[in-house]
Amino acid sequence: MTHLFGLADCNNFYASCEQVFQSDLRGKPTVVLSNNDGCVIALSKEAKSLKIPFGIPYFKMKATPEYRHVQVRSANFTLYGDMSNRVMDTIALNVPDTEIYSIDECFIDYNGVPNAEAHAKQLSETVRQWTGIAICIGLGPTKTLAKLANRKAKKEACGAVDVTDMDIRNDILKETEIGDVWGVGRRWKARLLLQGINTAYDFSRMDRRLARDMMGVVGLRTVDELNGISCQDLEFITPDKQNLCISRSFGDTIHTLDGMKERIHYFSTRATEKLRSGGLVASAISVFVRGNRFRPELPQYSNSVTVSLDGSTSDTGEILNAALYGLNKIYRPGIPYKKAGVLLLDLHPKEQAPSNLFTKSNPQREKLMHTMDGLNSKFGPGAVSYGQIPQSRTWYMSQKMLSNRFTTHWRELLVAK
DNA sequence: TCTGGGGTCCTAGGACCC
DNA sequence: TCTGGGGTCCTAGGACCC
Repeated sequence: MTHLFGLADCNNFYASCEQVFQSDLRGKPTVVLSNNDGCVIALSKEAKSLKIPFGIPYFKMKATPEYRHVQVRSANFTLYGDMSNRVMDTIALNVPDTEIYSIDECFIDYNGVPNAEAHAKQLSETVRQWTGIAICIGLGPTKTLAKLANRKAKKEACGAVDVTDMDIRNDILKETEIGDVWGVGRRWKARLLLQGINTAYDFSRMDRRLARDMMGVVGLRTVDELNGISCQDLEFITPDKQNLCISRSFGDTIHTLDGMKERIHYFSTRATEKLRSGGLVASAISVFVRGNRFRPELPQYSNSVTVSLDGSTSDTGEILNAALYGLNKIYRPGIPYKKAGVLLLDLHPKEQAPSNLFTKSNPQREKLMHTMDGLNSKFGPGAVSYGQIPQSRTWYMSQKMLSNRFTTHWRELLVAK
């Protein structure tokens, strides 16, 4: 049976979110910066046409005269998350089923939908009207081909493209560079080019055994998918998360154990909140620290350690102790630290967590955690915290150009005049 | 002065077992 | 000339994604 997959993808998502709520940004080149206002992670179409490179450090962009009039915003993930929900809800209302793939993309089950391409075009229009966000939809018999069709739709700015038809498909395969195929990153691109494989079409014609030998089952799957053989179904049930990571580069540099403790304390606390909000427990935690890899003249050091927890837990106190124990193990004096983080590992839903002798339930502590989570979500992260708290969070992020949280905080809602 | 954060999957190789 | 031969589990590292 042949399938029909759709892939809906928001155009320039973060930049579009900023432009939707700030009319003065519309039509102007606009970029969004990463945490700490470090580098450019999203560009509006006007910014793209100025050829601002994705990922350029902000200080470099600022120093470039041609970019001086570019509008700049700090990443506002609260806003983007909320807009994402609106877009996804709108799509889900109009199609049989969806699989949310990332903050700005979802796969669509288009099996059995008559005139799917026309339907998809109409859907992209509906999303634009309801949310203000422009999307494009690609359609094809596999996820990889739907991705390919989506690129084409974006390029043509036409709402939707279907590559089910073989002639249309082959044309698009031939005009798609190998590095633009979903699943082919920088490394494989280089190796495939050496083999004389320059386009998606060349890749689809590649010998299956060679693909398997060179790139493993993942590469083989991609070749098959380019040929219309579906190897990846829609996943309607989100698989349980296995790891959870909170990490940051610092706005400043840390030289002391106390300074690092402060940050690890913060990361662990945020991580356990996330853990509990997903109804999960962890059985181990990794802590990592790193110097400044962009300054090779400074002493370099990078290390990590994994600490087992006593059974599976989501208790902030236990996880915090393990994290600080780990930090003590790997901390070396004399290093200017620039980045650190924690990973919670081996996650399971609380009910089905593997239990052992150490597993214990303590309703009072659970209630305490619940209360703290509530206060922190209401008043902002770190409003109440566990144990001795770091004095300030000014180090946490520099976000000098943050827009308002137009959709989720009533003090910042837009006022109609 | 200033360079993101959060994930997944696969594979190779070592430790250990019988 | 070399040499056991399977299994399992774990970890590190490489590749990719947005």
